[in-house]
Amino acid sequence: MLKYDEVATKMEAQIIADGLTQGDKLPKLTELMAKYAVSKSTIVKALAKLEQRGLIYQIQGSGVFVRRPKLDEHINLINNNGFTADMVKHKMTAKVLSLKKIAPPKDMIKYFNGDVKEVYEVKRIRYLDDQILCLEESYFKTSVVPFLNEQIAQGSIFNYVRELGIAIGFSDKYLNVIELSKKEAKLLELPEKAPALTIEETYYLTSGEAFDHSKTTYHFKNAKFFIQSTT
Amino acid sequence: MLKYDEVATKMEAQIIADGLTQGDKLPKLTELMAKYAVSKSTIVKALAKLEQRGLIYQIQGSGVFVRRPKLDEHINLINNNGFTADMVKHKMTAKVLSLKKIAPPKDMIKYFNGDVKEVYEVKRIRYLDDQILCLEESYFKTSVVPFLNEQIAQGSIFNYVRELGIAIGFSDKYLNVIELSKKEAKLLELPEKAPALTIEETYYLTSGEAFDHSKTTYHFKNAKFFIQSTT
DNA sequence: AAGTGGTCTAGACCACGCG
DNA sequence: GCGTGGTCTAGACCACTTT
Repeated sequence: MLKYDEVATKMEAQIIADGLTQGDKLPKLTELMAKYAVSKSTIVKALAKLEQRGLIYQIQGSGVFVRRPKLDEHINLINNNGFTADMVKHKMTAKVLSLKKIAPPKDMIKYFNGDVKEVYEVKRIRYLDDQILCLEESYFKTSVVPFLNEQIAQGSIFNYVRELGIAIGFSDKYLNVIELSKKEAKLLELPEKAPALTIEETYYLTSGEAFDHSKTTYHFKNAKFFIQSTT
Repeated sequence: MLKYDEVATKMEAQIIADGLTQGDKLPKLTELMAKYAVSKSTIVKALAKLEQRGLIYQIQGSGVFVRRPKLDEHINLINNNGFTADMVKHKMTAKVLSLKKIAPPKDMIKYFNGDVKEVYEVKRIRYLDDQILCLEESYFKTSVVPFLNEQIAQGSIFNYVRELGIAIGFSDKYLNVIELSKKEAKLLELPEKAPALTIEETYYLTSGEAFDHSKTTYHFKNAKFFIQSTT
């Protein structure tokens, strides 16, 4: 475990334990250095992590303050967690519509930079607290994810992938608003031409290799999103 | 000018000048240290900045590589502005529907944490390359932005605010998908009940004080969005 | 084993904010 | 002007990747 990560985790726990809210001030750097018994740079780096996560903001010459917006049921679009980790309080389930090992469709070859021979194609309906959340069509390289079955796909595929020891790095997401087709509408239990947000995303390993591409169509009444921007 | 910012800017310019694309490798750290005549830590910090902006990714023990997805006309929801060159191509204009100095509406008091006596209310239709992009209703604290007029509102209010020397810090954004009301539809030149993405956002100064709250309703055919997540 | 990036430290100095 | 956070450095050591 990295020292600054450890310190960041402890600080976050402390903030929650102390019940700090928007605008509350953290101890000064020298106190934090003493408390966690690390050098100034490590504290600075830990604070930078928390700032990036949107938990605090820092003002030079003044102090470090807590940032805590209301999050409710909003899906955080920045966490690379495929939202399962984010929604701890909520129950995420999925109904698997189909799961096959196939040769990659033409457009997948583009997303995977040509470097792909075989993929798992998974189509699911995902539920948040028993409400229909979204329709998802995803493709995983079998060279990275060698095995998948329906039982795994009923839970969080990303959690499963992480448990395999696969290190997920960064992602690109493209958002569009559309009118639902008849088929999509039926699956989401909405009328035809109802509005929907689609998010098309490519996930990369920490090595920079693309391994997952998916297109998700969200139920416009049950899905709300949140983005925290930092400086 | 901060050293690591300066180095980051120069590196970005170099990447563009060299025409590097996805997966291309940057020189090793020792070479970068020599080239920019700074210490290792400064190079590391500059690279961290570029990584956060989604321009590169780093692999321990291997190297630093360029990350360059296709951005087209997508609006970047994080403010990373990727490659500065990509943003220059487009023309942003606005038609001002109304601009008034008023007492803050009830819900604004909540967004501004009660700390507000008077606001500018601005309603605009914004255009991207002469296409209708969105409908925007925004509120600025007059204690922070003491003056606004129609001419300023026809351009970028944020650029104007920055030119006043006001330091914009972070923001919270909430996204929802809706069906357009008759009134909204007319302004966006779309049929009633057409789909739309709304983004409700609060902007804060670097001091942590909220100074702007706005609700934007995007034209579902003309607006596309992009998010780059990093590790 | 060699090479390359990542972490961590102590300490000097800088820049902002507040009284 | 004092206190606080931010930058920057040199160097030791660690961890991962490549050969």
